[in-house]
Amino acid sequence: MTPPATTTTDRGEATRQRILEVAATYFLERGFAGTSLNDVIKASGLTKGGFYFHFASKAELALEALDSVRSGWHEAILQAAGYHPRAVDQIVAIVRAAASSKHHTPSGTAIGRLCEEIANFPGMAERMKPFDAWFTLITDLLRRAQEQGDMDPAVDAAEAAHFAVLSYLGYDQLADVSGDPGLVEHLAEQYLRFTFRALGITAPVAASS
Amino acid sequence: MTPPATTTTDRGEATRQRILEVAATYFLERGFAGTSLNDVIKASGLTKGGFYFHFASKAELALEALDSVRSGWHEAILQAAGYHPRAVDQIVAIVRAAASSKHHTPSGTAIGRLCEEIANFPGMAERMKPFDAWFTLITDLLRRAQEQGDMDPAVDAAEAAHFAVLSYLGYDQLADVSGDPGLVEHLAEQYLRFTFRALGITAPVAASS
DNA sequence: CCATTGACAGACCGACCGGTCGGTTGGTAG
DNA sequence: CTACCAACCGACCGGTCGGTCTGTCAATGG
Repeated sequence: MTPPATTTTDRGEATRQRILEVAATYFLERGFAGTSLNDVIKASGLTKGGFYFHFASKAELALEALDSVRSGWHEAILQAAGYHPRAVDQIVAIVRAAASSKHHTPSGTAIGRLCEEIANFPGMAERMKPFDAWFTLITDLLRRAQEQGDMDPAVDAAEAAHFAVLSYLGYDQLADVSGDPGLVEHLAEQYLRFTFRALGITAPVAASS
Repeated sequence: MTPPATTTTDRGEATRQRILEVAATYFLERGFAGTSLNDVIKASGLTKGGFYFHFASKAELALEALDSVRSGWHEAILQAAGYHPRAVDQIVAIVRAAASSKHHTPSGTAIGRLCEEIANFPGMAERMKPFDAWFTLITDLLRRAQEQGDMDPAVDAAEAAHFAVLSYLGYDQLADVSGDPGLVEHLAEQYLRFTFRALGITAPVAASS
């Protein structure tokens, strides 16, 4: 990956990452248009010149911040999913991880909103593709659940994955608005119960830790 | 309703309504921060002074535009729901109406986004209350479905209503992004099948017109 | 020891922002 | 005819926007 000659530790890379972090926070909670570049710059502890050394424009900053956030979120959730032998348990783990990480992790809804706002920026089309990976992941999980006898085999796994992901989005949205941490977990369990019933998942939902 | 003395036709009222219409369109598709007042004013066919005769500020315009949109949407959907004797049929009608009206009516998702963006404006708290009416409406419908023997009486109607509304939000969001009109109706039917199964609704879904 | 360069500082730019204000209408009432 | 007022015009305001440009400065390599 590293081309033959790179010097030692890039100091600027840390700054760049710091900008990206701040930008992600701002963009996610105030939107693209609602975020002032000056605010991001100030909060990053530098000035205009310093910023524009690292990024070409506000738009490019948003694009990079977005898929930095997305990949980070994806990774965090996947890791939290663990490696349970039964696919059903993995799904439960994913939902619970997403719910309990809502306070210190960007919400899926906020990411979606930002995506829509900057959807027609040049170069945004390719950056949307990774989201499909999310659907195929769930589809595979559901198929495995069917093979393991935990889910009604008559249900189309792809459609079921659609339903699972989309209906979660709604719950995520409400959880965002409410802000009540206790409610979030309650909503997650409620979501699991109904969704499992919808998908024809017969295995009992293990009690949460 | 009309206080004792109002003159004849208020010409200004038409202008005011025109502004509100334009503003609703702009705010819903570009957000509050992403919408320039000047653009709204130009598209309304007047100038700064003319606008500020009708509205005190950009914020107030947004508030009024928002609940004009919300009440209109609510009314349109309710009317489309019709008066089927069975509550289940009404729910189906509501979902299908919401789906088929997506092209000429503001989307629920867009309304939600705008709400969140201007959530902390003064006076916004009261304007959020009407949204609860939505949940109670569905709850009542589900309870009636239970009484009519179309739905599993063991399911909590209020929680079921939550799930029905929230999971719909996710579908609405995807339908917004896709833009494909054919897909929207397909998604609506898919949503109905899964949701009915989740809620324990046993009555068969009548084929769409 | 000096030239180069990566990493920033900060003054500056024109465009545009939301909002104000002193006019100018066109219709209506007396 | 005139006084009035709702309805609207458009120049103008201070401030902020995203973006540019020149300059500084420590680290590095020869």
